[in-house]
Amino acid sequence: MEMDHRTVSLAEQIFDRLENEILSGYYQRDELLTEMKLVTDLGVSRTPIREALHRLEQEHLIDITQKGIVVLGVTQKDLADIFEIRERIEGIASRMAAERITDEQLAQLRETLELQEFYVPRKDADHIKIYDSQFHKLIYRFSGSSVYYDTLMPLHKKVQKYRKASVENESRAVQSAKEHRGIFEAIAAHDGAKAEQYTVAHIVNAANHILKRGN
Amino acid sequence: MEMDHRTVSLAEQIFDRLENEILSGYYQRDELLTEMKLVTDLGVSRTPIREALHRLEQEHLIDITQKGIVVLGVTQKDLADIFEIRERIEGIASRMAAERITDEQLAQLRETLELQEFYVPRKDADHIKIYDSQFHKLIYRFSGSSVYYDTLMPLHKKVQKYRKASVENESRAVQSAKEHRGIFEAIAAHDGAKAEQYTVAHIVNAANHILKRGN
DNA sequence: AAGTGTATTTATGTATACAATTATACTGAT
DNA sequence: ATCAGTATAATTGTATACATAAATACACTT
Repeated sequence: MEMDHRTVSLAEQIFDRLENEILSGYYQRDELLTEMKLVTDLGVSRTPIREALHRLEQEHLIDITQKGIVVLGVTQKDLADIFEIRERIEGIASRMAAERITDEQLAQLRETLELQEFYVPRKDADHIKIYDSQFHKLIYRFSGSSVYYDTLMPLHKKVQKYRKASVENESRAVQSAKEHRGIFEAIAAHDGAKAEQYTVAHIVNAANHILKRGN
Repeated sequence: MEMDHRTVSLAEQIFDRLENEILSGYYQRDELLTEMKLVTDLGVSRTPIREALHRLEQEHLIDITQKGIVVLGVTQKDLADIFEIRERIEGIASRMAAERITDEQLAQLRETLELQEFYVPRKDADHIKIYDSQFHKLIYRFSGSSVYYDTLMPLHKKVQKYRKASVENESRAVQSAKEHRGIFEAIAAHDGAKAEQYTVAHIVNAANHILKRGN
């Protein structure tokens, strides 16, 4: 499912790339870009770049002004708000997923979890982050609700920059994988209440770990 | 604040117009559009139209395919999910607003409420809807959190099509204005707990009224 | 030296021409 | 009649030229 063999448009590639560069902190807050700078850097015309920029603007990751493109990114305060919201609704998405997930989707979720568990003892932070992130994304999708997906995905993505320290902390990485395992088993057993409960606890733990650090 | 004397770009005007036409139900679900049809209908070039369409696609209101542009809109199931989420987080936004709102912002909120109260006995559904909607939007903004604003605004906007019947029902319109008044007084008194409580109750009532109708 | 008005530069906004992909219609064979 | 293959048409994707508006630099006045 969603194998995406189709060719992805330049605009989408650029959007993904710029979004990642902003969320990862490569572009600093208040940094000023211009379309022409991106044209020369990326080697494509303004059209797909503009499309990507407008999508980023809609996510409030940049602000397009007459002076140029101002990088906004995600602040520490944003982060607190994000976790407050996720604590309240991400559990519901897990419950919905537990109640309606198919065997095929379950297999996909299991594989993602096992990949995360594979990389944790190997301390491969990059891969851990990828599969940790994908685990949440799959649950959003398997909730079957595009409203929940559209609401949670942007919130989840925006934590990215701050998740780095989290996955590089070994004890937290181990604990996080265990929590994912618990959520997965609850979903696999189609136990909605338990899936919800474990998910909320997981978000609370992640929030405690990430927010504690200050900035 | 946000008087917007500046000229608005064509792309933004078209986005607002198309978004409204989809959310109001003017364009039916599964209806097929093309860029060229919009070019001839709206009398502008493809560029601003494409920008608007890409923003609509990001909000999942349309799907852009090779066959053309498929209108998605908002389903009854979406609506149930939307109210479930709003019940859980919109109260927090009200509490935040109560705790930090300025006198100037308060005056703005009061004026919006009084306009709603002005039009309710006159049974002017269009105006009631505008100020009802603006009341919620202002609270999102005055929460001071762009995360809450960005999360709640799209959810709120998507109820639009279904709110029509609501504001045209006189008893519900009267009741809704009363509930807004209660929320406003709590915010004006900087009573966060009460603002949160009243807001949650208001969302629950709105959900009961709108979801009850089926579709 | 400070401020104002103006010219210039630089940025995004828009229109249009061209490319590439995909859906569709049509023709022919079985 | 049905299906496969192919040609055609219609669609979105991309590049570029032009328009417009704002920020900046600079000269001039006081």
